[in-house]
Amino acid sequence: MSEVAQLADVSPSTVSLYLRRPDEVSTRRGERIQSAIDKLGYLPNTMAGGLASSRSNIIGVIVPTITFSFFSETLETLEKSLRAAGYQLLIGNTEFDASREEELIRSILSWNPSGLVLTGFSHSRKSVSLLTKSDISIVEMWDYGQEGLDMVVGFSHRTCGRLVAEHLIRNGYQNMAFLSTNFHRDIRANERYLGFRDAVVASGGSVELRELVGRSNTAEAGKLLRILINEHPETQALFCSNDMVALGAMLECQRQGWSIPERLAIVGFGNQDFTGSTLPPMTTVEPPRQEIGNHTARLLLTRLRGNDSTNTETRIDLGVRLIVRESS
Amino acid sequence: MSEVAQLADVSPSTVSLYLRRPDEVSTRRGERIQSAIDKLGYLPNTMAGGLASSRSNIIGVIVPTITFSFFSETLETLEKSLRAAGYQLLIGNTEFDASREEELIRSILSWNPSGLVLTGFSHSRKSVSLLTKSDISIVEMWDYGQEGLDMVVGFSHRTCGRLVAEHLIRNGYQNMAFLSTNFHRDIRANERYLGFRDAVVASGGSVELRELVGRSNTAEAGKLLRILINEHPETQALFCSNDMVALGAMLECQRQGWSIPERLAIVGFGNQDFTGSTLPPMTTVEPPRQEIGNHTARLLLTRLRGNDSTNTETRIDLGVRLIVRESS
DNA sequence: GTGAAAGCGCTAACAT
DNA sequence: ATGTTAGCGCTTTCAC
Repeated sequence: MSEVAQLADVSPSTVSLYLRRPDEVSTRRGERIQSAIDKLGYLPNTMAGGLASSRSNIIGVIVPTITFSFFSETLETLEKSLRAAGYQLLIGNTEFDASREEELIRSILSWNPSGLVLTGFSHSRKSVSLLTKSDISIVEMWDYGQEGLDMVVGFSHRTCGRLVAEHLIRNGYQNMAFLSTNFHRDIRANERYLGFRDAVVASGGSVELRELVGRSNTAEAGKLLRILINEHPETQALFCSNDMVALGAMLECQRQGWSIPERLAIVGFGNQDFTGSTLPPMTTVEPPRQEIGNHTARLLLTRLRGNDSTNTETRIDLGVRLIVRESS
Repeated sequence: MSEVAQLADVSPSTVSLYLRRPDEVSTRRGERIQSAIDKLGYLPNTMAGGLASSRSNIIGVIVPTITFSFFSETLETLEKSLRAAGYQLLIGNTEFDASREEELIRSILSWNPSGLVLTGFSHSRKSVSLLTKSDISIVEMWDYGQEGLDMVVGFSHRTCGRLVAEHLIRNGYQNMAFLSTNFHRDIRANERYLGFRDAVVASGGSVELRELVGRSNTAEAGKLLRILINEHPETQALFCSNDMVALGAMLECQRQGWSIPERLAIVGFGNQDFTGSTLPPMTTVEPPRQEIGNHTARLLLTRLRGNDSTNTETRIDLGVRLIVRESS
């Protein structure tokens, strides 16, 4: 920067000012500075800037995994909005391991971020104390219904499970099953199960639970379904923890010659691209993947800009949409 | 840090030393410092550290999108290895927009990163000049066959296309088609097409090209396939730019009653989880998603640790595996 | 093994 | 509108 200043024949602080608020520098010097920047190929040092201003343009985001299309789509919209506002995302993934979250929070906090986005409400005691002490803006996303640390953007997974149950009950199904990946670690899949089960049981029906443990979800979904139907031939409807599992189940039905939805109704979760093209088209739940990203960015930006007037809205329930097609 | 020093009754520089190389501090003081850190909940300021040492533990990664399972799996393995070595990833996505890459490079370079990972060989002139000037370690991944800026980890998409062509030719197919998403922007899908077409044409066959342009890949794959078969009923085999497109094509064949592979052979790309469960199981290409991440991390770490002895290996062709199942 | 001192590249008062 | 000055919170010589 001092090189730029020298070449443009101004003081370093004028260069700094020009970089941050160009219109507060006279046109003549502004042009000189700009041409010096271009000539030298100068790139400002973000760390030095962050240190000096004791703020950073960093926003941390912690998700269970970036390989699920749910989260990667949320991340992509989030990053788009925040980058446009000049922020840099620091992404960490826990791989559904609660103990890793604390480590990631620590690592992100050491960057002195302006904000932090977490997935869900479940955090270790230590994490919570780190966060409350650090006093930064926090959004917990992809869930809704608990008090939360600060701001919340998501939907209730229990309600989602209940919605699916009510739909199936309405269509006359009674004996149901829930097929899940990652059941013991994915709290939100768990919640969907609970909402589903409670509603089904309340209506006099039954719910069998099966968890996938292998590596290939689609293949194992088929295998587990075969076993399930063998043990519980009375099963009439199946709610899956995601669309890939549901696809596996549908393909298995085809192999077995079980008609959908007559022999077995199937409902997915995710409304992934392919669900409209399966045979038959799949009934599924659409979570607000992109909306979560957009609203999270909006809440964060509002807070960081310090518009206290709009600061009252801090909890957003985006709900889910049940996409009824022909598989149920 | 000075607070910690005060509480532990040592100098700040001893605390700093303890944090970086604990064994060079006496046990007694080390313990005092650690307890002071715990008591105060002290977190080091990474930016200050980076500024003072004029190095950073940052490694930038630029991918077209994080929503493709290809890239997100590579990212996940890459981040795992690099985080374990103490590095922080800064992820940017271009959304297949070449002009955004330059902006991202600029933004990442301003963090003074230790290394940078790019996807493919195609960069603007300005980007290249920024990179060569910055003199950091660079890995271009997910492609192979060009000289590259520094290190290269990937595979040849042209060879991949040729492999698929040879497999189909061997099985007696002559009239083929290539169905692609994002064809005009995804250089690597383009290369696969070229490798495929050249081999097919060289053997006396023909290749029709169709590009998906809508939002739903699976649905549009079906639609385009229907039109294609109507216009070119002689088509015997189809190579798709990814597994989702291939799934859409397979589902369309089912709807139309076209048997696979008798009426139409289908080959995907990606070897996604579900491809083993389709009806029939899908022939597809397995790109080395995770291996790319691992080797990229390895090369980068070797370079950053300055082991000049092992520094000779800078170009790795990981190849692809053709997974022959029953759809071809 | 430990501490004092200088400085990393900026920003933020403040004075002009 | 511009320049001077004093840090931001660390790391890194270099003495001791």
